[in-house]
Amino acid sequence: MRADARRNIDGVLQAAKKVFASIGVDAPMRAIAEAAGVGVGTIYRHFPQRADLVAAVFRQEIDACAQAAASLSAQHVPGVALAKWMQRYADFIATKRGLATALHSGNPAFESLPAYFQQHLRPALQTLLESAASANEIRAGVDPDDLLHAVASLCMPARDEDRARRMVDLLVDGLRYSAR
Amino acid sequence: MRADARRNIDGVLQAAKKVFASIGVDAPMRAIAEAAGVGVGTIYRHFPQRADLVAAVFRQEIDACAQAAASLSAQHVPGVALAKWMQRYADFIATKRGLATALHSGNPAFESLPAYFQQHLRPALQTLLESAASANEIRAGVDPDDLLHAVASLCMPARDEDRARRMVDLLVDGLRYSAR
DNA sequence: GTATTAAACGGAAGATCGTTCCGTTTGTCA
DNA sequence: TGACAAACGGAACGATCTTCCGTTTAATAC
Repeated sequence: MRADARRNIDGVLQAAKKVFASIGVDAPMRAIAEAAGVGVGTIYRHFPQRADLVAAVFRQEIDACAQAAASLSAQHVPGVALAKWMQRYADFIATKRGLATALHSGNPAFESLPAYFQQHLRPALQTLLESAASANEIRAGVDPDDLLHAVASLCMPARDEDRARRMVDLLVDGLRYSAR
Repeated sequence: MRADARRNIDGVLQAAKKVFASIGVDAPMRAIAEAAGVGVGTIYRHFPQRADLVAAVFRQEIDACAQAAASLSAQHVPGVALAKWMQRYADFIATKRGLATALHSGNPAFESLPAYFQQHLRPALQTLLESAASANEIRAGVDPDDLLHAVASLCMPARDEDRARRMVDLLVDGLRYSAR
């Protein structure tokens, strides 16, 4: 790969991250191109569709979030590292207005994101949980996916109609259970 | 109001509901106009902005959901009516992909929707809850808003960063609490 | 250092969508 | 039945995403 191409890809990703954060993921391509100091054609050369750029930025931020786990572990007691990372993760999810909509848009560019999400964040959280459990700072046996989903559900629409149905049934059963 | 205007408003709302359900709320105006058998100008006469049409369709569906409570109450034992209505409500929320995004878009056309939502659905659910509680089919003292929010949270992004933060802290405290 | 070439670049042009505008049609009422 | 205000339809406008292609440039061989 040519050096200028590599430079431009990095510049576009960096610019897109900033523009998405300030204007939103619907920001015009021209705005991103201008912020990156390139033409729109250059962006489309590397990211054939707008969605590909959005997905790439997401992936980059997922990576950053996963990597934060290691540095937090190095700087804090396990329980504190876990708590701080959970907030870091919550912040990441909270700023991703439009992520949920994107995931449900049916656009193939986003299909691989959920898997990427789990493959990178699950191990990070699992390590944090195990460290904290070993130090007796939290209970053992907590499923990292449960936590990821619990926090994400604060920000993301249900992606599974059956699961939504089951949870509603559960709520109603819960109401029934305590009837005097 | 002229008869043709009334007819066209109804036709547009009905057509928009169908088109939104199949294509999504981002469906082109032209598609809605064609489905309703009118020109785009006619739609814009009654709904100055695209968002106004979307909001009107939402309101119509909220009305339908609220009215379903009465007919379910008439046909079933209170506990069953409550369960069925909760599923009806969950279905309504689940099909509203894009509602959450719209509510957070800052568009003034959507500002009154949350209030409309509560004013119509809260009384409906409250009646169902009270009937079921009177029949000893569920516990008493359940807040209808809690239930509406609990179910809606399965499908809607967090609208309050502080609340999200508090809930994450709660989760982490919960983990700490049972440490042996 | 220079010539060659394949890759990358930029931005104009094409396609699509929300919205506006205005000439035409139609319902209503005196 | 005539007049007119209201409503209608769809072409036109502006903005946006995406494509296309002539131009530029980095990498390589000599």
